[in-house]
Amino acid sequence: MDTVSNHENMQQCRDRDAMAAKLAALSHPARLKILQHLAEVEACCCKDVVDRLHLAQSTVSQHLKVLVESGLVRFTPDNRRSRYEVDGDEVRALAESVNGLLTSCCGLPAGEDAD
Amino acid sequence: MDTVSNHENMQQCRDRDAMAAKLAALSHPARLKILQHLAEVEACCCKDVVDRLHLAQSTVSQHLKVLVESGLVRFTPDNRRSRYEVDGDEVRALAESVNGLLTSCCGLPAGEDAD
DNA sequence: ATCGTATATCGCCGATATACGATGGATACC
DNA sequence: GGTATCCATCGTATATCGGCGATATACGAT
Repeated sequence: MDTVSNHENMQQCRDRDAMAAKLAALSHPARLKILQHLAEVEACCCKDVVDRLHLAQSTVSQHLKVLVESGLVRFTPDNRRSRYEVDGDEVRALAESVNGLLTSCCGLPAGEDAD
Repeated sequence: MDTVSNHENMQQCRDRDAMAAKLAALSHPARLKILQHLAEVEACCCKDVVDRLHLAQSTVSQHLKVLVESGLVRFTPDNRRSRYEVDGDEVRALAESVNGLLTSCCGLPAGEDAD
């Protein structure tokens, strides 16, 4: 079983890793708040976020970095201010993935397919 | 701003904390895998999971505990074997919450309005 | 050139997460 | 009784996280 069906397993594994990584980026209240704020204001710089959260600038910068590295937030190094904005496509894709996984975990009255 | 709208802020804050906590429970590949397995087999004991993941029994037990504490998995101390099963209501509720939040964050595909 | 602002990064720490083996309790089976 | 199995928990080691202050960098304004 370790020998044959490795392709699918590997792929599933990667998917899980990828999803887990993105969920990890969302698993902190501050980052959820930042994401919501970014969505509300379209795009903003680091200081805007600092002014809204009760966190040091360095901490906010870290959280923003985590969000950017997760791919859910896009970063444009504007001249002086930075520009952070939600990556709608990424977020939408994640929403679908999460929805799919969770739905397959809770619904599925009877005969189901699973991935 | 600190004086008036505290109720909503507190509530939002709690919601965020709660969601972040549940997402944290899902932010590990092993736990995602466990959740999927639990969904597939309806319910199972710890050893079943151990046999399927390449992890020590104690580690699996820990992951199961995290899932149970998050509320997404229910635990019934059967006589000898433990019984773990997905809590469909909880998972469904989380799916809705996540979907709501992410959808409100990703620009809403075809220009509909948020909540 | 100097100052002020905005930002990222570094160094540090306490806290938490992850993994394992070992232990002991409970239950089943002989 | 004795033995095997299942499981949770403890102890331990390591890695990562989350937060902050301090510092470096970049740039506009004076």
